[in-house]
Amino acid sequence: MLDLAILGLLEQGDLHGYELRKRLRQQVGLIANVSFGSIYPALARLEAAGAVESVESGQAATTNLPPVPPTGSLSGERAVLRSRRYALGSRGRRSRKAYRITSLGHQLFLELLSGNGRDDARSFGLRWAFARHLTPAARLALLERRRAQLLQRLSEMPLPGGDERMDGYARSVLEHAAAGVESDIRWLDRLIEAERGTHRASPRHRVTRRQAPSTARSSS
Amino acid sequence: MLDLAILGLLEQGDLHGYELRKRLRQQVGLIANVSFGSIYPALARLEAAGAVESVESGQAATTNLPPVPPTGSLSGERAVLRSRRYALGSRGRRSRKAYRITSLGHQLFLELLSGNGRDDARSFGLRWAFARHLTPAARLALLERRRAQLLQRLSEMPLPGGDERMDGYARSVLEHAAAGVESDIRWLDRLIEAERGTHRASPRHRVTRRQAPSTARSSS
DNA sequence: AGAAAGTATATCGAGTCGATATAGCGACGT
DNA sequence: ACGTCGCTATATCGACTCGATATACTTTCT
Repeated sequence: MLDLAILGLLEQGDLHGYELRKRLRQQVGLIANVSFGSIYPALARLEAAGAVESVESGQAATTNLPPVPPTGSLSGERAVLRSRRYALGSRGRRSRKAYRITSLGHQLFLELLSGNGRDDARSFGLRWAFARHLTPAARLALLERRRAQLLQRLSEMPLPGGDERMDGYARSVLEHAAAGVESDIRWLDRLIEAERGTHRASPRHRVTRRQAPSTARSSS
Repeated sequence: MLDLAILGLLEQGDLHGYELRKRLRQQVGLIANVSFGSIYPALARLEAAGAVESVESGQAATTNLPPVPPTGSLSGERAVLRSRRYALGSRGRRSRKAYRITSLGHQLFLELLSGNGRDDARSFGLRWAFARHLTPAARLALLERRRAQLLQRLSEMPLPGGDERMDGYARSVLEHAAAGVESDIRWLDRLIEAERGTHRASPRHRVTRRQAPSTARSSS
């Protein structure tokens, strides 16, 4: 499940483990708290499978380090030292192994994305976050499969008044959980409707690299 | 985390592994999909720690098997055989090892319940489901600790417009996740208010074994 | 100069999941 | 009378994830 997330992030540029973790935390809110104990084994696994290759990058694809930090006090000599270090081809930088996705990895990514592996909340959210890589038909299928699963789960949930062994506390947990599932289903219904709209608007089979349906947000 | 759930269920009667799993699925909706690969190691762990002991129970504490199944067709001879089998002290029943909680286990249960182990959504839901075993003060502390954590998490969440690399699909996942956290916080606020109500109503320190605050439900 | 904080890679044990193997047993059809 | 289907019940396996921890280099603060 982590493989899909890693491959999806590597689709948009080479990354090393540490940066990968940061992006996972901030771009994919569902997968917060991924630890290095998951990331590095996953990278090694993917590399062994030939899905990614390690590139010995001095600087990664995204260098967001400003050359002059805003300290502004007696930075004369320091700046000299620093610029000298930078000029040496970014030596002194710790050895950072960046990973690049291969064509086989891209293939695996699409497989994981549309394959019918078990999907819980996290797995579905992950897939949907990368839904732009799917065809409109596959997107609709994904949404409706998830909806059916949630409906199934809701029907299997015990109604809170059913069991006499439960007190109010246990009941409130159950009620809240059921409300969460219902909320998820309503969310999916909105997504399905929006998706149907774009689908009807462009009935071609080809995926015409367009931006996503934007779900009617008002705030900036 | 599963230990707490198991001990909590054993508090209200001896159970064997299979029944334990059924109860976990239906009484604690959050811990759905616990597999035997988790339950049996957990039971062995708890038994090794002296928190539970295995009792060789012919029939468990809850025998919900009706002596006459509603078949109603030529059950004459079969009923004889069946009643004879039952009369033999429920032999023929497969060897079912039931587990009973010990006093040390009860102590461990209270420790896990009020201890400050990391709590995600599942862990908190589990604790709250067993909140009747806590003092009113401990209940309030649990709720407010969880509320603070959710608020923290909400503040750390990336606002969906912040990152240019995200398309509408990734954004919609983030928005829904944030909405879920907000919904959880509102739920906690309702629980806190209800809890404060009962707390003020009985300002004693003693826990007076009363039913829970029932959260204003209208349906049966 | 030295402490503190941030960047980066790696490993370990414990816990969990999903699949699978195994058996006893009741119900059901033919 | 028989097989077999499905439910009850216990158990184990490999793969995966988490949280903690170790290490080490760089930058920034004091």
